[in-house]
Formats: sequence, structure tokens, C-alpha cells
Amino acid sequence: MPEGPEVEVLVRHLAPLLRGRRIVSVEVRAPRVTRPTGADGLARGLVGAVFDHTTRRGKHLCFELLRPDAAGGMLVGHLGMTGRMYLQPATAGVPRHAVVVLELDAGRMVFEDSRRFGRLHLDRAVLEGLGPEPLGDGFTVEFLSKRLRGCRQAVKVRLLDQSVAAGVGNIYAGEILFLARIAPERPAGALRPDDVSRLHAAVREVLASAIATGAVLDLDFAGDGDRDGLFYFGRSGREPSGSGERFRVYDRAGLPCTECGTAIRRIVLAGRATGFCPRCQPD
DNA sequence: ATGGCTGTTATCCG
DNA sequence: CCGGATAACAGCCA
Repeated sequence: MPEGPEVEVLVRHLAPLLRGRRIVSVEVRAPRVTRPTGADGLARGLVGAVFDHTTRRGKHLCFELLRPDAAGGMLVGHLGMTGRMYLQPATAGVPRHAVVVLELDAGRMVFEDSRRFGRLHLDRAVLEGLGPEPLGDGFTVEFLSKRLRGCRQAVKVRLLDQSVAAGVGNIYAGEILFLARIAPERPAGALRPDDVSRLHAAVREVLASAIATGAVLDLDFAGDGDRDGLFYFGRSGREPSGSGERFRVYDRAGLPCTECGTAIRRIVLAGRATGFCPRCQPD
């Protein structure tokens, strides 16, 4: 569920809270999320370490660590479908679906993940295969073009490949294609130069706009959320909720296209729900 | 209430 | 090698 923009918003929230905090103890309640490091390895690597900068790479959270002894290291997290990370007072109750709990010198960091598709480990190899940050300099039209070239896969599926544009997930892939006016089923390699150019611009626009939206919301990172689609972290403010207003195609099957009124259609690509407007996004 | 849906991705198989 | 299907898991919804 969390895609790059959600992770970015979370990282901005966590970074100043974590910096300088020392890890006192580690409790792994679901060992599978610590792969490939493993529960023991995680505890060994973390106890005594101090959080320094916290950044993002694609959908991964990167917690840079300082160690009194060695050269430091990096704790890498991924929220999977249902993951949350937040700080709570050490006196609070640990939630039912906590998978890893870090007791800090002040307070506690909880990684909660009911479906346990998430990860928290010390292996940075997962970052190696990622494509460039879509909002960074490395993500050029030429790069995108090269990654799509010769590929017969549907462009929507290609966009979900993290080696193409790190951080794009199912919801934003759909929104990006709507903005670019490209049918999701089009074979990636069949896009013409002007399609690729619009796609490139749409990737940046959709992701940047999602981050900007999330950055000003009053989010409750520990809350249950209200399945509002974008910021699955619950919101404590009184902003309008519901995905309908924020998304043009995601979860809008049967509803009128905001541009032309045509009913949005829903298809399945690579097992993922995909919405699109058959008129604005012709084959 | 049973079955189908869900924002991810590693792995398996043809 | 490519691409589609499946599995990992729990909750929510119709």
C-alpha cells in the first residue's frame, strides 16, 4: 500500500524524531520480516547503535546508524502492504501486530505489519537493483525510454518494476498513465517518443504532487487509518477523506472520468487492479 | 458468513 | 530470458 510518496512523508516525519536516539534493545516478534539478516543478527547489529540520518530509496526506508565501535551501518525497512513505523512512549502498550520493537533511550519505535509482507534488516543489497529516483536527476527521458525499449510487457506492469522508476506502485502507476493519456495495456516497447516523454513528465508530476499533498496533512502515523487510499496512515485533521477526490482512475471503476465523463473501466494486469478511461487513454 | 478483494514482491514455472 | 501465476498473510467488504 505505501508507495514512494507515502514512504517519503513517513521518512520526513521520523527523521527528526529518531536522530540521536540510541537503541537499547530489540524484540523481534515475527522473524520472517528480518530476512535475510535474521532476528539475532538484527539485534546484534542494532543494540547500542544510534540513529543518524533517515532517508528513502524507492519504497525503502534507510536508517543510517552510528555505532560507538565500528563504522556504523544501515537499517533498511520496507512497509510491504500493511506496514507502519512510528514512535510511542515506552509506557504505551505494544500493538497486537507489532513485528519488531526497538526500545530506545527515550521512547520506542514500533514496526507494525499485520500482513507481514514488510521487511526490516541490515542488508543493503536490496537497494542495488533499484532504478533511479523518479524525482532525481538520474530519471531522464532517455533512461525511461531505454528501460521500455523492446519490451512487450504492458506499460503499466513495466512501471511497477522498481528498476524502472523506484517507488512507483499500483495506485500511482494507474494515475500516471491517466495523466499521460496512455492505455495501461499498451506494450511498453510500442510507445512512441512523445508517449515516453509524456509518461516521464507524468511520473514526476504524480509523485511530486502526492508528496506535496501528504506533506501538509495532519497524519496519525500510528492510527488505524481509514483506508482512504493515499495516506493510509490515519488522519487526525478534518481534511476530506476518500480516494474519490484524489484519484482519477484508482478505485473508480464505473464512475465518470473527470475529464470526459466516460465510465472508468477496470482490468487486471499482472494480478493488479487497473483503472483507466477508455476514451482519454486510447489504445 | 463465505469468498473475494487489497496499496508488495520473491520465487516458481512454462 | 521473459512474463504470467503463485505464495507469503490478515482484514475488510459484499
